[in-house]
Amino acid sequence: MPRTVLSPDEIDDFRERLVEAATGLVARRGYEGVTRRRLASELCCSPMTPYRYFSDKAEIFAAVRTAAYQRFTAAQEASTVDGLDALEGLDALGRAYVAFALAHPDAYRLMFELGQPSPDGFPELRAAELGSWTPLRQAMERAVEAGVVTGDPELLAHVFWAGVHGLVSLQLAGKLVFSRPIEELVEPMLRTLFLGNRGPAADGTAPEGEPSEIPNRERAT
Amino acid sequence: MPRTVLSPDEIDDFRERLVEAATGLVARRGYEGVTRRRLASELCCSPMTPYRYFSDKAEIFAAVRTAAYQRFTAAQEASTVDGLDALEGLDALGRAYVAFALAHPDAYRLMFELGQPSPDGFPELRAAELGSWTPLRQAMERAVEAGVVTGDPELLAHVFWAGVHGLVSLQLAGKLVFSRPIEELVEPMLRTLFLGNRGPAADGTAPEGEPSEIPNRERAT
DNA sequence: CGCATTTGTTGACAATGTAAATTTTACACT
DNA sequence: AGTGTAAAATTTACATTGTCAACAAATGCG
Repeated sequence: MPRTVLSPDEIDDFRERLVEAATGLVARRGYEGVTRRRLASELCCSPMTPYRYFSDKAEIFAAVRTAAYQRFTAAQEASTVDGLDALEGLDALGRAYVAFALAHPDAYRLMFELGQPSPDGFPELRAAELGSWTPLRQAMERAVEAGVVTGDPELLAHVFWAGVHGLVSLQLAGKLVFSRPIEELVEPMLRTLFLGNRGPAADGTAPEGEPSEIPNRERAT
Repeated sequence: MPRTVLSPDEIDDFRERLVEAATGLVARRGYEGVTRRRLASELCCSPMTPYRYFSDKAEIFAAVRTAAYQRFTAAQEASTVDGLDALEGLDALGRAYVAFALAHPDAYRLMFELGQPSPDGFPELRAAELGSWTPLRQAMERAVEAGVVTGDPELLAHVFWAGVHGLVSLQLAGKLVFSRPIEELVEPMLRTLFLGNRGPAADGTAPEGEPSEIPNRERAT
């Protein structure tokens, strides 16, 4: 029988401080700069101590990413202020999304970088990941109900998501060659997403009578 | 005076083989799996030999990325078949973009991953990067001239780019929770991009007839 | 108090990128 | 041909990483 066991509080406390330190290190020295030994020196403990609380580095990063998702989710939810109609809410959400990503590029990278290890085996991470996605889905369901956009909410949410994510992803990767600040891209992107999904019955502007000149191949390979 | 010097052809040959091997390694063992020693064993040379041809690992990856951009550019240009009008051309380009990204996820990651080292100091890489961007810009200029979309071509190209990039980026990162195959997202995305920019002004100026219910704040923080 | 069990530390190991030293190779000149 | 010198390639060495195993310290029940 165990004679001495760390209380859950102590464990959580240490894990939290470690995640905090790791997050700071990522922001300060980049993803590659997070070293177990550096981490230990920040926490004033020996390099192997974190192994008592995390089985390996993957688990550490899983915790860091989980925290990032939670903060991201909170930032999105904070954008939902009262008095906004469905369209304004969606717009505010999109801007909050972009603002968070630009303000915390490293956190965003941790969350959405291609090639991050999959959350398999980390249920908390998986849950946080899904959680960060629900504000948009909810806002989209509301928007569809209100009739400001038309279509399958799940599909629409993905399209919106991809739009804003693509923007910040390219920006953070330094790929944009746009001559003006990125804010002047966010506006057109959101406008595009709204106008492009207003749907046929929204206000009669784009009636079905016009089967759209949009290419509609499906059999083209 | 040098008694023996590698001919430029020999140098290029070796560099090419090395880039080839590195590309294969990235595809096979992932980005982190590219090791100088593994590279050497694939090339049947000693681990330090590549240092004669590349000053460090960053330069190796710069070459790998340059090659990837060139292939990507070629794939996009190949989508421009004759007999397509401006809209069809843009559509075909978008599909070619997605197809390439999905077919070569590692190459795409190398090109567009957030946090890849910047191309500073690698003019060839920078040029290849810019080159991969011109097919879209040209197609967009053509589309604007043809009147199928309206607005500043540079801005429109960025919006389109972000749209498709966002889609493949999320897909490759395994973030999509869409219940159906991604192809069923590409179609709506392209349709959204087209429909959302058909209007008389997508550059911030509100369309005349319809004062647009789209939120148009600018001073909101 | 005694001592088993937990907690934390130290040392060691393999693999990595890189630098310096060293060996091998091949051409130019006598 | 023979040789010397500079280029090309290899070998050796080192610092840093993540991880494992053995070790020391502390702690609370009997």
